[in-house]
Amino acid sequence: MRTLEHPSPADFDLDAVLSALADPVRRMIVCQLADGHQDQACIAFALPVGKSTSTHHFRVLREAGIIEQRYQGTAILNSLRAADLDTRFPGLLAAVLASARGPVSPR
Amino acid sequence: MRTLEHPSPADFDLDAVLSALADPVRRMIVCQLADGHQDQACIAFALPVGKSTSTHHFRVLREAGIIEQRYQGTAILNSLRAADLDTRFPGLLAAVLASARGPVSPR
DNA sequence: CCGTTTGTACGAACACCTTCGTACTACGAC
DNA sequence: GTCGTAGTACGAAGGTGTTCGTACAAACGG
Repeated sequence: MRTLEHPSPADFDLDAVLSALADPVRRMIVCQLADGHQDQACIAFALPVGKSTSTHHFRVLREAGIIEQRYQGTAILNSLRAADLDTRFPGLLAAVLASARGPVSPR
Repeated sequence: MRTLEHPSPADFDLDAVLSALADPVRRMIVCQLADGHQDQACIAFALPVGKSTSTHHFRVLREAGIIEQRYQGTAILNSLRAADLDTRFPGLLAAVLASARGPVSPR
């Protein structure tokens, strides 16, 4: 079985996390994960880039500690490491997610 | 009198703000501003880069809407636009500042 | 075994970002 | 007017990041 490297919360780096979240494609991934796309394969995400570019972005997110990736067959199940992020950078993910939702949509 | 362009909160762009905050030198500036360096000249900040590079970083922060710059003589007074940022991206600046203070330093 | 699906590795192209040095401008003080 | 201070403009160098296409590997199903 193939496994993937994940940093532990103590090794999270603010630079890496902010750089990761600064890219629009990666924010799309994070937003879709937060919108109930938990445990979906990379291919299930709607992204405006090719397959190898997609791989690249998922890896950047994983190496920053923002997502967890688990092999299941030939696919990878992706999930947000919301709790881990919050222990190290409290409120950061929530603020970025809320900001990414659009200007001010009180619904 | 020279004036400098500042975006209004409605024009703030999450991409620009996160990209700006993703750079370590710019986070130093923001942290020093939050640490009571309000209304200080650019030259008063402790930064590990040359003068022209410093100018570049201050401009990036200003154009993202993170700081306000006001001429006073030959100097520029810099201040954090904390309130403006908070209306557009609530909690974002606070979360980044708290995260930048170091892992977990309850003092 | 063979084919399909899912993702990776690799290299190349291209753009952008950070950094610097030098020359310059604007303002204030003398 | 002249000088010093604070910051800008400009160009160049070097690194890094995003993107793609193509070729490849790993797991599953029949």
